[in-house]
Amino acid sequence: MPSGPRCPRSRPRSQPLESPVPRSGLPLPRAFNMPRYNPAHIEPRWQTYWEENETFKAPEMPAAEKVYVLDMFPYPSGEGLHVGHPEGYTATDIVCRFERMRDKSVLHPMGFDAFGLPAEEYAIKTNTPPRESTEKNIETFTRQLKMLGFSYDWSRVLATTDVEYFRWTQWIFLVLFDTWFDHEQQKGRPIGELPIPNDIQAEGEKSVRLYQDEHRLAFQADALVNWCPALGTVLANEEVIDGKSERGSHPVQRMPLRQWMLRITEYAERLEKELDDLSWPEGIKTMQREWIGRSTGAEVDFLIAPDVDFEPWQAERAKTGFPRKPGDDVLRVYTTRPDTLFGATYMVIAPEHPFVDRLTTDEQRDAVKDYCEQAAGKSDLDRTELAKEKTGVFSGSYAVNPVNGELIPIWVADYVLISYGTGAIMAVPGQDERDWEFAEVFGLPIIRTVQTPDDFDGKAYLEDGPAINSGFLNGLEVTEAKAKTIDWLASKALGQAKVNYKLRDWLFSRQRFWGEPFPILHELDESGQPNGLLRAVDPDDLPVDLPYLEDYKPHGRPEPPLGKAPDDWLYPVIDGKKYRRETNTMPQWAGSCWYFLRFIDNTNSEAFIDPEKEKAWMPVDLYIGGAEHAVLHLLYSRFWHKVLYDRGYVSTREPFQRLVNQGMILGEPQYHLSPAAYEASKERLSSLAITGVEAGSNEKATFVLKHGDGDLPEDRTEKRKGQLFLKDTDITLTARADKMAKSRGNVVNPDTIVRDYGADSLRLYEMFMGPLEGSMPWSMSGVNGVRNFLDRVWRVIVDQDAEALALSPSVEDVPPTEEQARVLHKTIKAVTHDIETLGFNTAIARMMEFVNFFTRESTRPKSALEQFVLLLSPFAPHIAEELWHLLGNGDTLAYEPWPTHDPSLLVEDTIEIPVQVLGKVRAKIQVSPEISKDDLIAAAKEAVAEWLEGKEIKKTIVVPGRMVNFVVR
RNA sequence: GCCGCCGUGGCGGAAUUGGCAGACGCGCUGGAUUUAGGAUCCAGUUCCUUAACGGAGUACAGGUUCAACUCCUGUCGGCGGCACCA
Repeated sequence: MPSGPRCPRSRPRSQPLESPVPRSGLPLPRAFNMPRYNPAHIEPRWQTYWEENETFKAPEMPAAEKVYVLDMFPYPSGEGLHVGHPEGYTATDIVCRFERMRDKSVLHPMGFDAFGLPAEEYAIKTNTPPRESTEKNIETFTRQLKMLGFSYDWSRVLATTDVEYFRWTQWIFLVLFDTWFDHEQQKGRPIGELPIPNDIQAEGEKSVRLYQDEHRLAFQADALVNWCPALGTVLANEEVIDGKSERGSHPVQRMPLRQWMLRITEYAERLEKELDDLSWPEGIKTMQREWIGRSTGAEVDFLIAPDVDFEPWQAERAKTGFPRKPGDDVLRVYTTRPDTLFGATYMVIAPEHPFVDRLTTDEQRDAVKDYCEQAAGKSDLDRTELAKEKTGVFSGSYAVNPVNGELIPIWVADYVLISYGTGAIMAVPGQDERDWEFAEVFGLPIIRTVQTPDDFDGKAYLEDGPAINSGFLNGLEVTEAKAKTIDWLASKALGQAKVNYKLRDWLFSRQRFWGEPFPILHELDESGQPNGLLRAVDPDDLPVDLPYLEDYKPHGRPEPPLGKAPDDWLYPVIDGKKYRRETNTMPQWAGSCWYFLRFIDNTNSEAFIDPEKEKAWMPVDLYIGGAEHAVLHLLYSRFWHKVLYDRGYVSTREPFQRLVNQGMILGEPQYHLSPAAYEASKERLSSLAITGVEAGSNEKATFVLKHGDGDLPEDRTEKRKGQLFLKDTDITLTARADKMAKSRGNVVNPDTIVRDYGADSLRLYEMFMGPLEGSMPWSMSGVNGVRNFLDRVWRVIVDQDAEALALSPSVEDVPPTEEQARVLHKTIKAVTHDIETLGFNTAIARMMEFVNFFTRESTRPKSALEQFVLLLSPFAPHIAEELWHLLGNGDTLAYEPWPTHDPSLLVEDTIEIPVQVLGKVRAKIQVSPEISKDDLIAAAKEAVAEWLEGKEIKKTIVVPGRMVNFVVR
């Protein structure tokens, strides 16, 4: 039984067509009342039908095998839907319609990721609440999505900005706040189960609470934010380009501010390892792995000299063991190459390292101070990309290399990052390019500890080889030497094996208005100042709604705009205690971390999701979206999901079982000139009525050539000697398809396409233009091509010359001929297979072949056409419904059984076999598919007799049903 | 610099994963029908050469194989990501 609701008898009446709008050109007098294919007429009618009959409403619980198919939900921008959106949406829609017809219970929801900066910017500009513009945009998006005929269950729609939605986003934040990560169990656990050390316990309740706060997955820390004084606001990273604000190019300062962080690093190991079982593109998995950046090596403590002597210190250390946190007497480093310890000739600490002051000697103080100040003023960009030359300054102090007791100098340099490892390194110039460079600049000693090959003439040597100059390691290959060094260090309590990750904790707060408020209260002391203690809002008191603000203008301080909220919002009093609400808001990622869960149970007011429903529908079986979310969104939601899993709220470790990235749809190819070439030929161009529009930024800037209102047409260009020229000139052009952008004038609006060609054509075109995962240039004539196909589909069934809508006289209620049946069943087989593998472009090609064949048939069996219409329906649902109905069927076809092919009908009478001699096709023979191997060889020999004459057949290769090849001499 | 993906007609792209390269569509050419076509139907369309036969060809240069768009090595070009992560 189909799992969805069946549709009642109220099938749509096909009405006589009124004033069909000709696609283009002049009105057609005779065609005026002719039953032509008219999507503008049939598409809205079927959309209304589906909506009124709730055709695509998913059951609360799956009635059969479930399929959860999810699109990455869009940000409802003011621009409206982009033609890029429907690509993925059409792909998932095809899969869903297909699976429904295969009797699966399909969950296919849609929603809106509606918090975010553009709405807030708009609010600042117009001083209207962002909710207003957001809701308007959602309305537009909804209209556009419905216009494309997607089979979403609209009763499940949600927006991250819905108060009833972010109530549960806040609730999940409280789960994070209530969770600490137990390393032994590799699992998040309730904060109440966190073991409290005795000394903390002894200090009293406040200490215990602060200790807990330090261990929560959601915690506060001072982090750098992008403060732009000119704009008077804090900017998101993506609003900062090259150290300047995206808007207005004002300088941006990095300044520390109390921020909320999420301890995603605790889950680094699981986030990496549990990628293995997911059906995701390998490229995306690799990107996530690299982002997490796991590396293995060792932590090593270097005694800071000369306060104490090395020998006695080491003896003492061996007794007490390797401390969890290093003391002041040592400099702890992280290295992936412990085997090179004998080659460590100096050490480097980051300018922000807490020991900088202490290690700086008086003689060096001024130099070090200058250097650190300089480093602080540099942006990350300055410190990396632009800093080809290594810089640094000697601290004046030394440390002891634990393997040989030698004193090595400690330098301060910004090529060491405070945020990775321990913020300090042992420098091994012999085996590290950066250290080599630094050593060269400052004349520091270089010792090779890995034997270089004879032909090696480079600098640092990073490859494998036997250890040299390394005492007890000499002769060992890198891997063994690493292990032996770690053992040696561990036995003396000087170091230990260590795994490190590049992944940083997630800076989770934004100083913006249009985001989820944190459900956190800061306790105030008598003087009204925060006393450092936090209080979570009681889950029963959720949601914490956004307050009403008089205006959204920046107030000129880096603190969040919610600081301007009315006092009754900002200063709640609970049990006589006064609190101040947290005024940061959550980033846009928050809402998208769990929306797929809420779709399953979007009206639940008792819980964020019903556990039974969660078990029944999760995980998402197919998730399609753009590759731009390869890392962040997908990593963040996996992280949240694992926390919810650890805390027992969801049943799967991973949310998205199968992920597919759709490619980008580029604009139509346009003709470009480089800025220099454009300047040089500006006058000549204008005399030809050609103008250029600047597009792209900086080094990628080009001029897009325009003629009149549109792009430069192709016939104004010519190719000479393999180069493209502007016609009758020596101006060379380049043709290229670019990302759609307003500035290039190559944006295609879905509304226009639907108006001119129909939604079915748009859907079909986007699927036909190429493989889903590739990026492809738009082509209007391509759209016209698929529209043409749909016209042919229509005509193969409908009599276009009749006065009223009627079947073509060629359509008869007769059984198909053997050949017709074969064509049909081949099509069924191919289309089914192609949908399963998301090969939509080839599926459409097969259907075109079907139509080409049946167009030529003067008798077209109705049954075959019905089967075909079912095959077409996931791709072009409106025309399919209409034709299904015209063929005499009631109801929607949405739950008709998917056609299956009969293999016995695929067998051909004769097949063509190419016969090769020495790998070249010399003849083709017609044989029965059941021909014996010997007969086949005999027939093949005969066919290429002239090529075999006087030759000796050395070998005969027969691939049954495929080909024959004679190897001769 | 490092990692990943990709280079096939005039264009978008096919090729059962080593077995007839160019399916299907666009564009173009010719024909039929039509008062007309930017409609429809039919045929052709990788390149070179030809009356026919033939030859070359999947970025380039090699290799493995009876057989390579497909596998291997190197080079060039494009796209995306990361970028002092010790």
